[in-house]
Amino acid sequence: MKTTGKEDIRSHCAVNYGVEVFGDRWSLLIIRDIVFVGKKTYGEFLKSEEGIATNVLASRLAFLEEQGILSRAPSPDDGRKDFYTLTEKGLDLIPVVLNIVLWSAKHDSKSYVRGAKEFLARLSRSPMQTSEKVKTLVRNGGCLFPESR
Amino acid sequence: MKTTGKEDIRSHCAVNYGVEVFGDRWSLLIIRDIVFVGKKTYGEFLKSEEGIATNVLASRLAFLEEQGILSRAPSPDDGRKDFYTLTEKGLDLIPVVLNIVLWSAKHDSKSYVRGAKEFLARLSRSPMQTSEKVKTLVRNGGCLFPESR
DNA sequence: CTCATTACTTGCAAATAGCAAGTGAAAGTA
DNA sequence: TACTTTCACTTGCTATTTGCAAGTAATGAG
Repeated sequence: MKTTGKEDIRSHCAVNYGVEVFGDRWSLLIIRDIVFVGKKTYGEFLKSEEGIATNVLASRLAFLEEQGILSRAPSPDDGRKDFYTLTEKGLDLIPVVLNIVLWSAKHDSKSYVRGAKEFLARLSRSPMQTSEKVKTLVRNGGCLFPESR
Repeated sequence: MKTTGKEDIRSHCAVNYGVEVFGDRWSLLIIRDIVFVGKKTYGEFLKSEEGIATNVLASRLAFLEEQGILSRAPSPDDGRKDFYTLTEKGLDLIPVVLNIVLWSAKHDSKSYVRGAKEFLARLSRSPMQTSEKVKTLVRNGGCLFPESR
């Protein structure tokens, strides 16, 4: 996956576009960290459970910004930090992420979902409505489970 | 991504499980080919628009079978061929794939979807119901756009 | 002014992807 | 039956990507 320069896109099939933009081992985990626990900075993403490497994180953040999924803004009260947030295009990935959660919850007995019971029940009852709610929540600076940060 | 032996799983977060199983540059395209145009054999997958390498295809098919997403059975009328089909676990990925399609259609002006207009309209009106219909169709050996094979 | 933090970059080794050229078994053809 | 083709891979090699460890420059805190 390139992070700069010209794109060499394999096809314009709609499935392939998604795969090319976020179909790697880290992008969706970054988005997860924003949506579920409200992470915003490089340092917070770096502390993810899965242990992303520093250079890989840097290139993913740059790529996702370049693709218009994340936007970056300087932290108001710490000049060293930037806050990464989801753009509308990024927020629109929430249904994708939540459908993955639903799939994993069904097919991987070891999978856990934060706030599992209630949230999962609501999600599987009405995935699209739940997605919309979550989208609004995150758009307004919130996240699903702020306490578990 | 390993295709054999012991798994070293990064975490049991539900998002991560999905990423580890189908979060690469090819898996979802194989599933797309099954769901959209009804491909079944190694040779058919190999002819995909995006041009997967022979060894990569072989290892992905093996991995997806190992993960219980694809099942493999000898072709009834040609001893050289195997037919790959989606298991129930694989069929359950259809909502994920269709939500990706919806996202790409919205955010990539160059994206095309086979049978675009009608199907996309139906999909965006009621994604989950459409997913269920498609799941049933594919489970019974059909696919969305058999003509475009 | 000094030291810790933060967000990176750089260099290198290991793993993975991609390409071209086999290989072996089954199918089609004469 | 022998010969050729098709099919589903495997093998060997190179190129790209990932991952780790060790920097580094720019704040911020004391």
